[in-house]
Amino acid sequence: MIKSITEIREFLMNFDQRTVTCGQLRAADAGKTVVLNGWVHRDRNHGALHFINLRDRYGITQVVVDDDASAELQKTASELKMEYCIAVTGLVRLRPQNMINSDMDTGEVEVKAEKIEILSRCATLPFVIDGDQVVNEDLRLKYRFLDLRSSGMQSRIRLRHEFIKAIRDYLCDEGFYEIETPTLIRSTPEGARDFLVPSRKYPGKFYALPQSPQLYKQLLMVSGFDKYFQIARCYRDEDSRGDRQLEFTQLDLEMSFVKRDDVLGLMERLFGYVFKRVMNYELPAHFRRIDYFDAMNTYGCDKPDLRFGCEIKDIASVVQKSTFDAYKEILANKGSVKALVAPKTEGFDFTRKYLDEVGEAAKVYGAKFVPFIKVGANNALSGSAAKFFVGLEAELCSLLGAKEGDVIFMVAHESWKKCCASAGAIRTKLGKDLNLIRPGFEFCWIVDFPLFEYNEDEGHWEAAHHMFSMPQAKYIPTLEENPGEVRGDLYDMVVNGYECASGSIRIHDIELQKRIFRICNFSDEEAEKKFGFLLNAFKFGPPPHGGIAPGIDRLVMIMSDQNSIREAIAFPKNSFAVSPMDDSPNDVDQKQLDELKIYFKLDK
RNA sequence: GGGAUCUUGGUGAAGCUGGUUAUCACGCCACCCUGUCACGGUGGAGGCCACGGGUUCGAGCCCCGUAGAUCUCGCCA
Repeated sequence: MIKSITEIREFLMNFDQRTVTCGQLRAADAGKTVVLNGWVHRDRNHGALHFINLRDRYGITQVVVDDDASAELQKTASELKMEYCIAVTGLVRLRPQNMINSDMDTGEVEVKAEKIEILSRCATLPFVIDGDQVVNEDLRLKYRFLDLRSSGMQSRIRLRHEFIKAIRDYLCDEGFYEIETPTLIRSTPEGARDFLVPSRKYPGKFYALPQSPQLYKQLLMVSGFDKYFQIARCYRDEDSRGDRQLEFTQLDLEMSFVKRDDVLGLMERLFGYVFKRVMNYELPAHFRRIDYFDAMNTYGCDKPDLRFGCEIKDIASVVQKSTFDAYKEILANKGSVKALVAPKTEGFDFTRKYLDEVGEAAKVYGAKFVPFIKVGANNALSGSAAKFFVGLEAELCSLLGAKEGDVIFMVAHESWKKCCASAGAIRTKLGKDLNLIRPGFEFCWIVDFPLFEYNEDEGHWEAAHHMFSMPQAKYIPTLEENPGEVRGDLYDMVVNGYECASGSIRIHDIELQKRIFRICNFSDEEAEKKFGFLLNAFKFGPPPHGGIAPGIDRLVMIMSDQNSIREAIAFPKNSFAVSPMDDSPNDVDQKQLDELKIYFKLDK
């Protein structure tokens, strides 16, 4: 019985420390006496014979309590329950030949327990670690510390670590400096909503958390650190999504004296190196480059999944000749008409219900009605829109490359972009449902994005990417005449249907930068007030520069074949920006608010 | 801000056209078990069927509202 404080301290501190991990014992270790520390993963008690799967970060080792064990050892073993944290001292021995478990790395051996020490006990679990049930995500997040014990989370967190380590190694070898930038910064009117941090010393004033280190990395270029990177946390107060969190991590990167292809080339080398090292996956030396408009026209989005075909075609020419008046009217209104083909697929019936489902998927993006046409023998057409194409069957099928058993889907919209997006939604759905998607990673670059977008609500032009991106040279003399036509020196890196990096060559000319601000409805005075520090820096010999920022969380998600970014983050928020574990965001003490001179006026 | 789907012991699911005592698996508790590895066996505890209204002789099931969850459109340079 423990009596004194000293004894309690000794009991807590003097546990048997591990001499090996639970993942390392092999047949060659037989005969050694070892100490293991870990958690009870599974517990199989046969009465006089007792097996314990002991788990740590490195693996699982089978511990056996034999029938010749002391009464004390038997008693301790019988007390064990799942997730107890224990120390086991014992002898490594070969398992009998027919008892080898080839599914376990340590399956050739087991540890015959001589002593088991319970380091701590575990309450009844809210869910079984590595159980076969899919657990409600909010519950997983509430008990994230337990969820992280699962093999899936452990391997993703390890992948993330190795990914970041490989990035650092590669970039450092290429001569990059890793430089930190502040997280309490000035709020600037960039794309997303800022998170604000009130200043205690200056009541009524606020810092903002950076949406990205954009301006700081440009200032570092002015300072002459011509190759910079940072594993940077970014904050954007926008609604969460499966592939989006309000705080996320970017590889932020910037280089001086470069042109677009230098940045793309560096990224191709970096990702080639990283994917080989952490995934043992070979990427091509160069990624395909696709013009933004080609991507929209062919794939219906600016982040195409190239792992399958199902390309979208413009069918305006055939529709013009048809009797499809509703679509002809849309064309007359400067709209677009596009179509794509769902290929005949073994074991998949294009039921009426499914065809309607496809239509619904497109309607989310604005398509009003989505006719389909089934292709029979000799280009015989049937289905809701077949009657409009009498006499044009062969032309339609050959334009689309449709064969017997295929189904043609059509979409139309006055807005070219919405027409593309609707067709893209169909393409994505077909890819998934018809199992058209090849395994692997298919990277590409989407380049030459428009520099400006018109904001209908606000009634002025704004930067499609951000205001520091360089217009392509040929547009520079006439930027103001038709901003909608201007293309930027912009590029996105895309893999498997996800945008995984975004970047541009930046403006380093103060006059050009001011022109961009003006087009985006910032007067010189306002620009000076909000971006004065950048403009000021540009007076002092700024170098030409450009960069890019890959999203770390999203890439880890893709690399580990998940479809939620939360699977790649140790402690994420849920889709409603709440952390069920620590219950943030939360109320704070009135005293804290008083210090900050903050008073609320809540709705209702 | 809009739309879709969902909410049943600790966990995951079933629950028919509205009809007794809400079913199953995992987990939990007790006991048994000498080669398991998702061990097995016997027994047991554990439910205001998310919450609030309504329809009905009768609601887990139908209707309305509220809350929460996931996905999604907008938004996210």
